[in-house]
Amino acid sequence: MGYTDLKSPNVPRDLFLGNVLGAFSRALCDKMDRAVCAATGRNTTACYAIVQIGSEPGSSIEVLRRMLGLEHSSVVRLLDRLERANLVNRIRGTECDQRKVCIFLTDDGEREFTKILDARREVLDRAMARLNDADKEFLLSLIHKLMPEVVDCGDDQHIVCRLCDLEKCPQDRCPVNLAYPDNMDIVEVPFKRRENF
Amino acid sequence: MGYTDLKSPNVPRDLFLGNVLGAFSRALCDKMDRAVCAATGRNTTACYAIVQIGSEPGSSIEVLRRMLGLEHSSVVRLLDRLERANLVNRIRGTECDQRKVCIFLTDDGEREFTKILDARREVLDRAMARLNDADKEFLLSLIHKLMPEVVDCGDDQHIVCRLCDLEKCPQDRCPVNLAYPDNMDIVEVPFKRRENF
DNA sequence: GTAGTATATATGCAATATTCAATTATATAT
DNA sequence: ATATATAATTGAATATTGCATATATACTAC
Repeated sequence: MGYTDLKSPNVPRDLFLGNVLGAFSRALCDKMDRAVCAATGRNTTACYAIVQIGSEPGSSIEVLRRMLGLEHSSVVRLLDRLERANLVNRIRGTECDQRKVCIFLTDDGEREFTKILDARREVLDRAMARLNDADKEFLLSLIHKLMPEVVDCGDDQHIVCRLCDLEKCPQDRCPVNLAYPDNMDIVEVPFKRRENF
Repeated sequence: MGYTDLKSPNVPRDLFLGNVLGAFSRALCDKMDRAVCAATGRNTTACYAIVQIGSEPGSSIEVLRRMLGLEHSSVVRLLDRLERANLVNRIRGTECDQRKVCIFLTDDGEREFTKILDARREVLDRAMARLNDADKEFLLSLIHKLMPEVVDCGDDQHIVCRLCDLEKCPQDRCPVNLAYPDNMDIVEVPFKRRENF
């Protein structure tokens, strides 16, 4: 059944494809979230934070805020919890700025970090299991076309990578970066988790 | 830059593609979520509920629970809030089961429903704007290969469609359904939103 | 070098969403 | 007729989050 077969007037082609693409993305995100939560027994916010801290040890709270899409104070509270669970360490002050806090994973935290990335990779590997090499090549080229319209310049650039295995992500080929190759200034895009009802 | 060019040992091809696919899905979901929240001033849970009730008027709380991945009692509270906001009506009892509650959108609710689907469609249309017909056809075939490994049998089948414009989704062509064509019995798959820390 | 402003972090407080356990009413099966 | 299962609800407890505010440090202008 080809895409162009869908010509019925009550089922506009693009709307159908949009539904499918939206549902697939949703399914994949759900599955990754569930996998990492199950692997660690923690919630998604904690998992995202552990990944970010593990990927960029010494991150400040401000950097984390951007990655997680939370208020600054919420990140402070999140770190309180992670510290209490013995997963992260705060170290006050850098050589150039005494206000900043550098955040690192403890050994326990490193173990969680590995568990999270493994769980995520397993989901992605399984998802792509039926693709052959040609499929994979085409998928990558499709994402290169899709990504620029989906990632806004600003905090978005960081947030979307919040579960990425950054060590394995060559920055110069990452579609997120390629969408904004000239490293333009970061525009703040607030991302609210909670809205008043 | 083709997919098969990525042969460097420290950047395994599939891991990179997995990162990219994961980040893209994340970006798209974030963008849809943000769009529908901005369009309504409500949170994601409320938006998902409005879509489901609008798509299947008369749904019971149990059906909603499955679609939203919440506890039954959480859905009750959610409906309390939506009812207070004058978006839904509860009608007690069906002809065959007096225990059930049928949930409908009010006129205000219908307006929100439309706003949500419009906002979502705009995001998806924009995302696909750079694709030509051949791209679209290939994308659909790719998703057909990807979906079965991503959607588990059970509640998942319902949850992933939680923002779909179901009226525009021909059930017999939906990749989610095609992954489970024989309509097997639904297996309960609990989906925890909150985990203890 | 001092004053004023901006930035980074932290804390008090309140609101919200969510779960768990228990309750009530109806339906189904033995 | 009784026991069991299902559907919805309610009360109590908790976690997460945001807003407003406070404090310490850095930067800038004069």
